[in-house]
Amino acid sequence: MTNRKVVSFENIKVACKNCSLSTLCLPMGLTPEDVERLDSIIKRGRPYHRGDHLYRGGDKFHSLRVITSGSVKTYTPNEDGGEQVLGFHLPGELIGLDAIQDDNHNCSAVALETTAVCEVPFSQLESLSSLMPSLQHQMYRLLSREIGQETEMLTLLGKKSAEERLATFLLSFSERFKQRGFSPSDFFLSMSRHEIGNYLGLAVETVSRLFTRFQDEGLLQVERKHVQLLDLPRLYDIVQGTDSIRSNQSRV
Amino acid sequence: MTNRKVVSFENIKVACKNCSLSTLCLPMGLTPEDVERLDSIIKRGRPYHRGDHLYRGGDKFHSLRVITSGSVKTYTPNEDGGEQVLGFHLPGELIGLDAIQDDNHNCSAVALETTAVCEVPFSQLESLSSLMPSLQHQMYRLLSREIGQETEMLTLLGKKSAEERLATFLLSFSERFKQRGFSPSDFFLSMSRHEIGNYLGLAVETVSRLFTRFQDEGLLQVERKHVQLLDLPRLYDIVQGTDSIRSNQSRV
DNA sequence: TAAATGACTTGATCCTTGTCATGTTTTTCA
DNA sequence: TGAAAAACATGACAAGGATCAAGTCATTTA
Repeated sequence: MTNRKVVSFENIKVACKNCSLSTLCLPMGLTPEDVERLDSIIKRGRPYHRGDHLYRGGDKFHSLRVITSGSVKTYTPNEDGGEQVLGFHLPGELIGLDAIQDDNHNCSAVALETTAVCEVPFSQLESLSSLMPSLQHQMYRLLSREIGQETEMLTLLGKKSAEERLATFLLSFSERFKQRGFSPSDFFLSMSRHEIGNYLGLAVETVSRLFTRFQDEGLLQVERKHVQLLDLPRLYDIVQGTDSIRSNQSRV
Repeated sequence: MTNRKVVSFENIKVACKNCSLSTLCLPMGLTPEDVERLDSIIKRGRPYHRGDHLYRGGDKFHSLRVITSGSVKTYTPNEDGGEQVLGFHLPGELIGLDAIQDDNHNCSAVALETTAVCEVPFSQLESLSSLMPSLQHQMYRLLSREIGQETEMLTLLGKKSAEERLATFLLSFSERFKQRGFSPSDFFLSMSRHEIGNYLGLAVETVSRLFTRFQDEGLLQVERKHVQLLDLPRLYDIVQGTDSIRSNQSRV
């Protein structure tokens, strides 16, 4: 089932070599010829709409996916029917890495808004990476980076207070938007308060109260999904738990 | 700096093909010849003693390490001087995967007791994996599995109560000991209460109280580091938050 | 356009778990 | 071997954040 014919114009438009996301998606080290070969196995499908699933837990795994526009939430159902949000993914980010282990998707991925993705058939990527040491190296680094990011999240959830969590969350988006050439201090969040809370291990009410409090303290301006960060340095202080005003004792 | 000559007897004794851990360490799919080639790049060093570091955060990365006996704690220092425990590792488990991303160790690893490891020079492993598709495949799966495991931990820290965390912790060891041919219900924990608490995002006192409570309720018998799990089914109930007695309302 | 539904906010209260304090036991090491 | 230092246990108390309840605002749908 190939989409290449159907969306050939799309293919040209978003070919890897012209893609503005290439520095994120192929972070360094591939020669133009390598990019060409990689490009040849990538499929671009029609965009997903808000609420559409890219895949669901239990689906057979065959492709990694790179978000090219929009945003995606990954989550797993947990025992008691609820869900655990695992991450929010922006253009240039790769999802599905956790599915390699057993050829099955262990989590679900859903579009938070209109979203386009590139699909990278994994078995072909694997074959190609055998032939291209630089691609293989890239893949190892990419997987390793994912591990490192999850580790950071562990620290966040294990030890940080509610406000440290929300500040970290906001600055993560700030940095990621900045990397992509957007404003680091004025952006829209595509997920609900409920999803933020779920992701950060907090109740919706706590998230809501924190937004209000941060606003009252002049740290940010928030209007529904529209966030403007007004005092980045202070937010960074909060993240490190060294904010002078609100906490003077160190955490364990 | 090779250790092969010095510890040649050790080499013979623990050669991969004879190693009882091979099913864990090389989970399937390698031919005997492949194992032979892999074996040829692996170094075995002298054992580490309790408190010795295998590596520290910031060290240059060159080798993955497989624990062959003993146990290891990985941790990162966090902002305020304390540490965040990232994991406890048993024989057959691989550590250092997070260091591939930038050729530096981002965390530290310390022996919790007398511990032996195999070192696998990563650049050689990488070259070898280019030549051996099955090894490459194995590596991808391994990295992916690590991601999956961290994801589970995220759910634990994000949503679970103190007792669910400790029960999960105990059952994780139960299962891992069982896999290694030891009793799943009678074992020694090599780490302190403090380290358990740090890992689970709980205060030492909470861990201590929970051990006492679990014992009072007949779930286990504990004497310092010696733990005997007396009611595995009930512990599994607790993990799933479905234990009928202690909690009847579902968690968010 | 109105009604209904869902998202968000805010307040009051409760509970789990962290913090502090103290005592006991074990381990370490001079 | 004995003293010092960890490790562990337990009680009292406090606080951060969850839960419950109610109301406002936005968005969807009839």
